[in-house]
Amino acid sequence: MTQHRSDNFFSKVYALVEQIPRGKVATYGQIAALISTPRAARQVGYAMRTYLPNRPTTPPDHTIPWQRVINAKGRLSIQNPHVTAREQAERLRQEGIALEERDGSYRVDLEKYLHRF
DNA sequence: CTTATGACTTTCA
DNA sequence: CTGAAAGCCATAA
Repeated sequence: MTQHRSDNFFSKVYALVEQIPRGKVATYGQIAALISTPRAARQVGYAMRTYLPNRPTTPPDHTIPWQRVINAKGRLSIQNPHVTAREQAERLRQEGIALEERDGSYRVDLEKYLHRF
């Protein structure tokens, strides 16, 4: 059974994102590494983008805590016309995560909030 | 089949 | 600390 390593890539991403507990975050690179493709951090971002609103086809829509996935610098990388970084920040705050705001961008203290799988 | 496109990361200045 | 540049690689077209 030839399983190319990219088979189910998005599914694997979603499966891991679902595991991030409330009040914690994970990075794109961290997720990528966990599915044996440590250089595919960007593709993890693709998976998050694909699932968002206007994409009824993709899996468990509202069940996926996409807001908990951020970049390696602890910043929010979201770029979606329908969902802004501010909205993501708000969602995270509601989960008890403190965000430091600087010039319209937000930063999370990974030392505190990074989830260890 | 080939190209283009980036919710990224790391390195270096 | 910031930012540019290069590398990465699953999808979309």
